[in-house]
Amino acid sequence: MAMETTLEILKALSDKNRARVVAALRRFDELCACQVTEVLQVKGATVSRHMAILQNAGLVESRKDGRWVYYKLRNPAGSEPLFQWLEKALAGEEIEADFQALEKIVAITREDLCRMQRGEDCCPK
Amino acid sequence: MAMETTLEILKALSDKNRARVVAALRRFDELCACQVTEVLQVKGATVSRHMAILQNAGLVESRKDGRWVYYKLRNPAGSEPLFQWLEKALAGEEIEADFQALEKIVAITREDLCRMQRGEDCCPK
DNA sequence: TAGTCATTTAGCTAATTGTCAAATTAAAAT
DNA sequence: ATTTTAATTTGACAATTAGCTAAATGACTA
Repeated sequence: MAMETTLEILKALSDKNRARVVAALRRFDELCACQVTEVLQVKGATVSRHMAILQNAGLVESRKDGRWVYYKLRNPAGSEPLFQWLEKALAGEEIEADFQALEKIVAITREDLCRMQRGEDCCPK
Repeated sequence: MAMETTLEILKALSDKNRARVVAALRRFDELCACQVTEVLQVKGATVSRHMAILQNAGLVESRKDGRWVYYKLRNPAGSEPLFQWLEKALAGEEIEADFQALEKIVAITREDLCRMQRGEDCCPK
């Protein structure tokens, strides 16, 4: 692997939000942009940029389905040891909290999630 | 391991010069600041900063001997898989060139090396 | 003790990065 | 077709970072 590629991978993983996304994708296999937005609690534009960085580093691939974009991990050759180390190293309360939040997030439909994100109420009183 | 620590390690490794130092230290066990300066071809102040970052990340430890400072790797718990991945991922012409340069660098005494670095001639004509 | 020298620290500039707001694109729904 | 909506791109801004020079520190040496 070229040195630049290696450095790009390390740089991609060295941001807190991106590390959280990678941890989330290892547990939840595939997530759409709006779900990532919900876990990280940052603007969609920010998510988009972070995902682009992860994709450029070859760590993530995306799939478009209708108006949603789904992301999943893409194991570059020989990267499994790195991911395993990362998973162990990241394990802790913060990631556990993300996982719990994600359990709820994936439990509701994309439609409802997106409605919530733009401030509407799911269950009008 | 705390998430911050993990991110600090990744960030420390994601710089080209610091990655080169780590690769060098895996092969050459212990190097002094002036030897690192010579391989990287940057100013001593810059080396000092990079080494401080590696030390803060817990990846390197230093030992002072007289006016020289020696650095060596310090395997934080569970970091061996990371180092192994890094070593494989970095392998290539650039690192190989560093190793060849280092063979020559470690072959001469620190005194001669430092003399060379401040522009004096080793072998007066 | 005074001088020399390797390393570190401080102050600076230029480049990079993370975030958001606004504009744009692409897909759905009416 | 027109409007709405999810996602991306672009531009702006603050914060961080790598590198330099110059000055300070700490340690040998004459």
